[in-house]
Amino acid sequence: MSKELTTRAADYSQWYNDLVIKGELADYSAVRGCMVIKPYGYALWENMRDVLDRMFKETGHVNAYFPLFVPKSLFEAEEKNAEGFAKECAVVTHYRLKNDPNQKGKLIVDPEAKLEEELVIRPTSEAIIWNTYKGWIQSYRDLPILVNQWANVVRWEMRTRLFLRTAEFLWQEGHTAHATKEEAVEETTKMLEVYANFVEQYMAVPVIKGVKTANERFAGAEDTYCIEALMQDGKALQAGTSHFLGQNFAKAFDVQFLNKENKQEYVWATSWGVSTRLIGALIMAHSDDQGLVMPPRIAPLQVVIVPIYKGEESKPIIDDKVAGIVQSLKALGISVKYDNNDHTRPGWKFAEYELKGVPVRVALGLRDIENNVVELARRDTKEKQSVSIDGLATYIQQLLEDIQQNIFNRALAFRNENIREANSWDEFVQLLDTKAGFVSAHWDGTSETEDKIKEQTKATIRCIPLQNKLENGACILTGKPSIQRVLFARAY
RNA sequence: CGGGAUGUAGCGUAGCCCGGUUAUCGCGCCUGGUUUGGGACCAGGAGGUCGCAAGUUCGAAUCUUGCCAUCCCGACCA
Repeated sequence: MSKELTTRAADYSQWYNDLVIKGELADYSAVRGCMVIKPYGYALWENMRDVLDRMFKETGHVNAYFPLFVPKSLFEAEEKNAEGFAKECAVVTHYRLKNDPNQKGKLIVDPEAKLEEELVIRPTSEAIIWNTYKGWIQSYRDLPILVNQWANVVRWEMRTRLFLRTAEFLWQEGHTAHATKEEAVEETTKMLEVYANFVEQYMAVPVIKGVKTANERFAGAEDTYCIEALMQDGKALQAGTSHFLGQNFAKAFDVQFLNKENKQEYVWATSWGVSTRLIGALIMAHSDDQGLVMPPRIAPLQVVIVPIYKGEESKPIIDDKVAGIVQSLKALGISVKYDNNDHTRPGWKFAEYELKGVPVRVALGLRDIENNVVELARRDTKEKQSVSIDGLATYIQQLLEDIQQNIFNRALAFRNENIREANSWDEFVQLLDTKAGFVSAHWDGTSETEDKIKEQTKATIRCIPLQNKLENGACILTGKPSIQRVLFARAY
């Protein structure tokens, strides 16, 4: 199999597609805008999902499952939310097919089987969930409700890209209900922290936590908190969002509770989600021209062992030595594959596992066994070293941690180098055009100005960073007074 | 959805302008053998609705129309 990769410099988009497809994470499907997530890619998602799921449970959440279909009348109940998603909804209108009387072997939609009410395929589940919560909540004693759902959603996007924007994608969506505004706001920021911790500590992608401006806010939210990451091409990527929904959905679905003072009040809500898009972030944050670079903590495979045979008689000797190494790695909870497939030679395997981003490669032949060593190669730096077989598993365990740290530090350094302050319009435009990355600048706080800046530069306000330092200044476009800088960037 | 490009075996391609026997080449794949420290070699072999559909024609990969898909640039978006 010829697996030449496009380089980042030659064509960044093509490089990304090559990694996804040749790295066997996903493939195009027969359905427009939808992808097949292949076993290697799905194993990565499972690892991400498992860690997140554990973090959600540690913060008191439980999982549930709600229907894929949302009756149109429920969907339209929260006006802003409905409006925001209306343009990208897939809708089920019929429930039956029948044989085409004019063409043998063909099916047509049975016009007799039109649904009384159309069903919207969920682009997000607030509507169906809040309609359900109405029946769950009577008293303050029923609150809070801390539910998460792992699901697929459909958003009929005009232009799709593997993992970054597909018509159907996998995600989790948390939907919580609270008795007070304070508690709901606290939940919103708590989950933002969970996301930031996950993305930084497990995916090794540094993020900036912030709040969205009104323009970029989730449809139906009072406030949208987000984590923003920077990709190697200098574009920003929204990696996760946590929304404070106020009482909007409670009012739309009439969800009230009786408080301690025996008074009816509307419930306060949050929702938060991350999706398979995170895989796109991971790819673009760490990978290089040789292929993917998987962060050890969530890598589908952490260690691969490649034997270097010399004649038939060497095989049992090497296989036997490797068996012990595999056992000691597994005992430490390290995932390992011994690739003694004899159809491909070592050089081919080296390239293949580099493409797939396996963090550590172990190679050994008779020469090494005589010296009681193996050759260790780390994916992040491509450095090779000879390491003693005694204590190898422990050494690799530490090496995996080093790699995890190293790729995070590398991404962090890149991110920090690419946040620049602009103090004039000319400087602002020049930075966007020549440097990419985030530009920190003053803004007068109005949607009109934000729109104009977007129109002229294609840059949007990614977020107003949390714990932003206050600083008097003048808006980059209008010169009106501003109390803080916000982060602009061109984004995915 | 608007503009541009592309579509020939799993992948990359020649042929198309100027229609004419059995659609070119490389990689990969299968069988056997030799091999194995950075994408091995020899011999033999399999694999094609030329993106799909209609039309023009004695005859279409090639000409015409429609559709589909992918990529790039916009608008929209997690």
